[in-house]
Amino acid sequence: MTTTQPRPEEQDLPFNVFARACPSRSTLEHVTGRWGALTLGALSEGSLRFNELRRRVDGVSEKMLSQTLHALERDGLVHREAQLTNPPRVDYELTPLGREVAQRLLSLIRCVEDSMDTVLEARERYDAARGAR
Amino acid sequence: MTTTQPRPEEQDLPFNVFARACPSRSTLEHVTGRWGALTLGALSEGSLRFNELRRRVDGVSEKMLSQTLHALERDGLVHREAQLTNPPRVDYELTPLGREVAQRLLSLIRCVEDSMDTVLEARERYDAARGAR
DNA sequence: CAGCATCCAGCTTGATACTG
DNA sequence: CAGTATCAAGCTGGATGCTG
Repeated sequence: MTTTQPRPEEQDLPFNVFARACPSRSTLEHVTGRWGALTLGALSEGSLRFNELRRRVDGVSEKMLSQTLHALERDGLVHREAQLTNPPRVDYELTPLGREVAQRLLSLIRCVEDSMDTVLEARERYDAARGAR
Repeated sequence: MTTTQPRPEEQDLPFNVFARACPSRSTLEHVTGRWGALTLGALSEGSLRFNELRRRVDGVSEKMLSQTLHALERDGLVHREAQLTNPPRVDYELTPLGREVAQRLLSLIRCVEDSMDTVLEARERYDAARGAR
């Protein structure tokens, strides 16, 4: 007997973000959420401690960072390394999977950053065309 | 005198998502937001009408889709083509910039989808370790 | 079909205070 | 330092009804 391969190309993936109930949607949200994206971006350059992260991700509150890190850790994208010293020291770093995800995310982020001149022009045109009416 | 180049490598980009006030942050949010990401993903395969989009992006409300499309159009990522017929017909399609962004976004989405087995395992481990305590 | 305007429940978020 | 707990406020987003 042969293995059951639905279609050689564009096979039905088991996980599909476009479906409401698919768990991949929540992971994507953790990754792309306001703080998730910036946290992964910051960690992509190396491991950081809690308050280092807080300073890097401008505007994040203690609570949100904590919450974000928990979600990313739970999804296996971030590894938490705690030293039971006094004062305590906790380092956060990307897992191998986290690095893969972060790399693609950074590619997107850089693409957006590099496009901002165009975006800003588009916004002006849009607003001008609207304000006129 | 020479031109003022801060550093040859890793120059200070004019736009930086990590800074609270940078406009690139809002664009990134439009792109990666729950509905923004799925809308760009859906449009990456070709132009779609309003209600086609609504069906593709499972779970999006009329209001949210409308709002999302406006934001993406304003940022110059989506082009809106309206035909003044009766009944009206409006097609949405990606701009060249939108296609660049969508491509990177899709790369991220596929990466997440393909990683879901690992993610789900990580979640189980995390929950097990927590539930025990 | 392709939307816009309004209302409002509830989730998200930020501020503050406290713990180990 | 590295968080957790709590609470008020505001924004998000869904439902509904209406327009061209």
